Amino acid sequence: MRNIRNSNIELKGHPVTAQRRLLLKLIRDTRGHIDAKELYRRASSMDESISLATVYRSLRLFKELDLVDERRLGQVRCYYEVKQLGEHQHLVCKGCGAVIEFKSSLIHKLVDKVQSEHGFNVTKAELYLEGYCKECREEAKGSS
Amino acid sequence: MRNIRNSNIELKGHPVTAQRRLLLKLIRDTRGHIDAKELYRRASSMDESISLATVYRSLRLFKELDLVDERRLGQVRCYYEVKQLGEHQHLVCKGCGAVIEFKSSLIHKLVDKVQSEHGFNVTKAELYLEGYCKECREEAKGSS
DNA sequence: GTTGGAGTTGCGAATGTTTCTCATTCTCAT
DNA sequence: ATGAGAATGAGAAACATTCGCAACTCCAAC
Repeated sequence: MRNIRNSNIELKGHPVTAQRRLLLKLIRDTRGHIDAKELYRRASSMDESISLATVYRSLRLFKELDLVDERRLGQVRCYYEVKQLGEHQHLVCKGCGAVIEFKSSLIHKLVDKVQSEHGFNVTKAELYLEGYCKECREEAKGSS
Repeated sequence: MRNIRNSNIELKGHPVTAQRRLLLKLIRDTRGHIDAKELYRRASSMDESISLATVYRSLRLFKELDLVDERRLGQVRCYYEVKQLGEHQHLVCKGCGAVIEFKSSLIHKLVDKVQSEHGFNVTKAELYLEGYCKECREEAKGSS
């Protein structure tokens, strides 16, 4: 099951370019999230002529093709991660910046309820929790 | 119970300036959300010398004093609304842009669970749902 | 009521992220 | 191999937000 030549299936007819192949690989080699700037940095070290505009264009394409998910985690910028099978949500520590992923079946229940109550067809559900992890809480206690 | 002169309580010792008074009033007169640009537009019509920087600075202060809530609703920019007693979440229609607020007790349950399971102290919980409202769904059906 | 100094303001410049433009280059069905 | 259409790199532009600083305000203390 070789994968050196391109499948062209993933990109649904969009030309498979070296840049897109590289960017998709870099995203998939990342555990967790990556933002456009960091992706650009990593891509540059493999192909120093790649442009930041291409990174953004590719991310938009991947998003449209449902290959990656885009999330805003606290800051202004966006973060990307490979599309996963199950939905999951994010818990961000304001102290150390750690991002923890978790799943909860309650989300489904909630979405179902909202759909029926408001006649909505919900296509995206993002729960963002922010706070302080155990370590950062203890640190704060100690220093104050 | 007159309120013409300033209480100075709300702003917790921060000087009460004409700009801050105006901006807070405008936010409170708004039903739902407003972004910095629109707030600036409305403020300008009352005080044409007010600066956009002041709008941003005031919003940051109000946020720190817990007078307003800041949310990102789909777009890049932030939206502000007066701090409300009960938490509520947002449901945005991708078709017409309508923003619907709703409450759900399931959120609390979910947050409690996450707190105990991950040893986190959760200080903020935002649920963002996106989809299509009944009207937009029917429109789409008709046109395709 | 005046005063002084900390805090605030307006302005324009700066930042940071994301998008656009356009000439050049690449991909892939034929 | 070829050509039409799509993608790319580079820099400019667009957008929201923040910064730096001189001038101005607020308000506690007199």
